[in-house]
Amino acid sequence: MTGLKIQQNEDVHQRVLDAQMKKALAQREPTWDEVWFTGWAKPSGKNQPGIFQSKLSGLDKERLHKVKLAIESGEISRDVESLKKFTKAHALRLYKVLQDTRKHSILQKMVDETPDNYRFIQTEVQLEQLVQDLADETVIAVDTETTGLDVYNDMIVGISLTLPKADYHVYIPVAHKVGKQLNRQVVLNALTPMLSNPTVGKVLHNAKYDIHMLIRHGVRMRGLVHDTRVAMALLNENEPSYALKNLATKYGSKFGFEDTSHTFDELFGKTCFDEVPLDVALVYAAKDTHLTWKLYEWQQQHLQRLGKLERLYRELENPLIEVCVDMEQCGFLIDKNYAQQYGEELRSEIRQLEQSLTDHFGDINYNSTIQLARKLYDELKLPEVNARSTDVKTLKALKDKHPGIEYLLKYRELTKLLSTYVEALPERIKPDGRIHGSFNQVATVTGRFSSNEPNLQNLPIKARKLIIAPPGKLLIGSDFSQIEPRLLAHISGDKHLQEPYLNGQDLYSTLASKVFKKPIEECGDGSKYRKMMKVGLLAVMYGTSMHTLSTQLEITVDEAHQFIGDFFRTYPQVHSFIKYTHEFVKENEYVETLYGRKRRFPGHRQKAKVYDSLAKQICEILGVDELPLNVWRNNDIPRDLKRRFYDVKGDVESARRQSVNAIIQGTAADVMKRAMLNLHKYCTARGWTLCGTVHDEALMIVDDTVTECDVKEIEACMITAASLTVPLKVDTEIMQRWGEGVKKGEWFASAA
DNA sequence: CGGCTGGGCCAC
DNA sequence: AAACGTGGCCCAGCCG
Repeated sequence: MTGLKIQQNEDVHQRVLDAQMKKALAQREPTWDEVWFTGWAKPSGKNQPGIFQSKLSGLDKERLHKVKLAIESGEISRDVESLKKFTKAHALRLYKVLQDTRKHSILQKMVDETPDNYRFIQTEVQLEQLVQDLADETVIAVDTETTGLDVYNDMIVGISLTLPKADYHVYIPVAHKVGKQLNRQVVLNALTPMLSNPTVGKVLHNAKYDIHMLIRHGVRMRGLVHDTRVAMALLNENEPSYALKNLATKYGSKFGFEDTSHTFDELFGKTCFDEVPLDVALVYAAKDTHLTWKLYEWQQQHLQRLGKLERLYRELENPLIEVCVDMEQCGFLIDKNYAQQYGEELRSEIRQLEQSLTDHFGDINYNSTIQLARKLYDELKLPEVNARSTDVKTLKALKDKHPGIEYLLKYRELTKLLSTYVEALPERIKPDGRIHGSFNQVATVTGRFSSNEPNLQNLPIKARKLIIAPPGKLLIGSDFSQIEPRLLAHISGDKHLQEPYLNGQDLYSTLASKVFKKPIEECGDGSKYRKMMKVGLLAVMYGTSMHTLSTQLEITVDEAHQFIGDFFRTYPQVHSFIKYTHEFVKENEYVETLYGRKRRFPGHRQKAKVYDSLAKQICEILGVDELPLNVWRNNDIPRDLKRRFYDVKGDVESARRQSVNAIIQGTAADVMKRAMLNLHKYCTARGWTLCGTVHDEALMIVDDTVTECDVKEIEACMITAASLTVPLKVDTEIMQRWGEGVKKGEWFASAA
């Protein structure tokens, strides 16, 4: 009876999907390449020294040499004042030399072609006029030039502004080594009312960086209306470079910049911007805001055209930029003593392991896969189970073959922990005693956050323990429970998958009971069926091959195939959703999340058509409906057909897996980002701080007086971030040390 | 020496 | 032939 019912549901669902598909196709948007996919920007000359730097490098050496000679010959004395005089005089001479030698260079061309409406602000009078003109503007473009990229150590060298109504672009040098300029504080004082005024809209490229920089100089910028870097990531998540000048070179012709725009690296390499002569600085820096403004106008058109993306940008990504800034400013406190002590323990344990390893394998570098493979496979003749690989999986398989392997595995584990985390984290401590990793909201194709310098999203539990709450504070970690399966249940509309969530049952137990047709008692926590189901559901969402699934579950490939088949028969709408997604991406070359974030697959349609037609031919030859598991080994299929099929197989199947995954993972990312906006608002109002995210988890620093009721409100911020057909669930841990969390129930029980 | 790549491995 | 999605960091080894 149930089988028949499911069958009927599937048919109904299929008809709905067919209708949706027809509708989608009828009104489908032109795909990316049809509209404006004009090829890749070439980040050329990336590892070259920069036009400016190459001219300076020789002179720099010369300067050092001359200073040395002058000191040795007694021409100047060793005191600071004389040295300063000498180098300043030399800097001026250097500048003149530079002016002579770059006559035919790109820099000279840039300077010669400086547009009339690029202006310096070098005097009090000019600054006063600028402030007056700014009063008439409603939205402006802003950019800062700095001594480097470290927002906690480097300094602002100059500020660029674009005034769209007055139609001019300014560069305000404030800390160049040579040239007429105003004092930085004078300039900031004059601009602060405008910068901190939220009703004056600001447009920037990578605003997070400039906001941090201004914070460093005591100014909190408000009124961010558009970030061309973030918006570009929504408009093309596949863009190979988001450097402003690379975007200008690639898309500039759409908004009036026909020439090649050179990036900072290309022009200046590692030269500090305060050494760049003012005439070059003007044309480079003013062009920054000029380009940003033009890019903004052009992006606006496209965001309007793609309505959903405009909303996603305005409601989610743009406000999230400030959240990100606050998160990074907060940072994490490291327990230095713990790190020191733990480091010592690890080093001593590693030294002992090295001794044992030397006894077993002789004096080689155990971090070198090349030396290790030579030792294991050439000298010791261990069986090559996995093509001379030396990864953990292979080593575990070889464990019985050689007594040294277990030491090697332990060595791997400990050196990874020591070098990547325990030693690396304390080195990141900034002047304020904390580590400020950065969180990037637009670094992934699916919309997830990424983190770097250091990556705070991949700390193992043992390394998380280095991070502690500041005195009088507590760390709170709230994570969405099973958000991806819940989203699969919502998006696929599969009533059977939704059921356990609606009835408050355990998902994996229920699933296992149905798919394996076992009584629920046999599928409880810790049962093998529940464990298998957990892996199996992930496999369905990620599109795992039968081969991989079979090794993961330690079953045969046929059993894995049977398992997935049973799963799809039990949850037919999940199957329909996946098939529908594959069809959709084949026609449209993109998929989108619940909130309209897109993942595009340029060029997929053609390959998918080839794939489908070849697959059909193969099926016809074999007289079957479904592609067999191993086409390659089947000798009934002509070699040429097989070859052509395998030419596109990898790309097409990969894009299909990515498309399904992008919808689930991307929607989860959207929900988390919405939750973060809620949490940031809530925490800020209480004087607390949202300080990080690990994909489905939010981290906060709160007062140690936090109550059970506060925690409920925090969870509500997250749960209400999306309204789905299944409820969202949040689990919260409270901790003094990350990685030593206590569930909220236990925490408040023991507190009372 | 700095930059790059591939192998390996940490997280969700 | 390839085998599961999204990231970033460390190390060895190579190159200019």
